[in-house]
Amino acid sequence: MPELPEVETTRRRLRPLVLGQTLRQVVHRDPARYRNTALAEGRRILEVDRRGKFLLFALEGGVELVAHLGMTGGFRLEPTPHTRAALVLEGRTLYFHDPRRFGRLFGVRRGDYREIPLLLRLGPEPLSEAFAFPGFFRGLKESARPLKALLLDQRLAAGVGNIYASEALFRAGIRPTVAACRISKPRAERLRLAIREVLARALEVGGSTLRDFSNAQGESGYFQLEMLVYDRAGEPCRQCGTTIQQIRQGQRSTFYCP
DNA sequence: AACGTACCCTGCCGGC
DNA sequence: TGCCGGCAGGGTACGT
Repeated sequence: MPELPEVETTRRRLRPLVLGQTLRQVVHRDPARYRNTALAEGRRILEVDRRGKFLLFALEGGVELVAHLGMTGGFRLEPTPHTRAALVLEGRTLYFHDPRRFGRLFGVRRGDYREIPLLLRLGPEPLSEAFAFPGFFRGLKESARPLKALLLDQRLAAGVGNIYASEALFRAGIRPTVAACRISKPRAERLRLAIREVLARALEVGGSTLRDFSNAQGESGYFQLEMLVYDRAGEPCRQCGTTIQQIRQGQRSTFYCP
């Protein structure tokens, strides 16, 4: 469930379930992936925030439980065959379901993200005022990487992942392969607005649900119905009929209309 | 510093 | 039917 719209949707659904409750225990058997979770135990949950693709549970006593869902992580109300950890609250237990085990949990003192370097270098929230043109354009100018690869690296905009990178580029009418530093000002601005619009729209409809309808547990979003290029290789472009292409950039698939 | 590539995991799908 | 390669919304650890 992992790009910004899916994580934000998770945050909104989780928040009313956990707010004010004491996190009694964090149960798991994998201290390498779920670190320092004991620090979070026995504390009340004061807020649930998000930064990029990270969920931040603010606990009393200046402690945070930071969660990253990885590729397949999510919180469930019932245990599953792929439950890797459990957050035991007062009234209920949240089960951390994560087949591929790319997800992570960290107990930290508030704001002390030394163990989570990615969180320290995250760019601005794309749906906030902080995602302004000057900084975005400067970031593009400083890199010769293909635009799509740069969008995935979380520094220009926190929370953009593989689906929304392709979708935003298509909506802005820009090839994923062009060197970031070669983008003109007007096209950069179109891209910035496209990123905002795609993420905002996806959030409106609860994010995207790809192949996990069966165990979705009320977590299904509907943005996949509006995807214009992602996962549409070989199909006609919805705007011009040209066949959508799929290429590889840094071991990830990119979809675009030539 | 800033890129590219291999690797981390498990499940599923299409092709043979 | 059964097996196998390739791929999947994430990120890291290295090499150059």
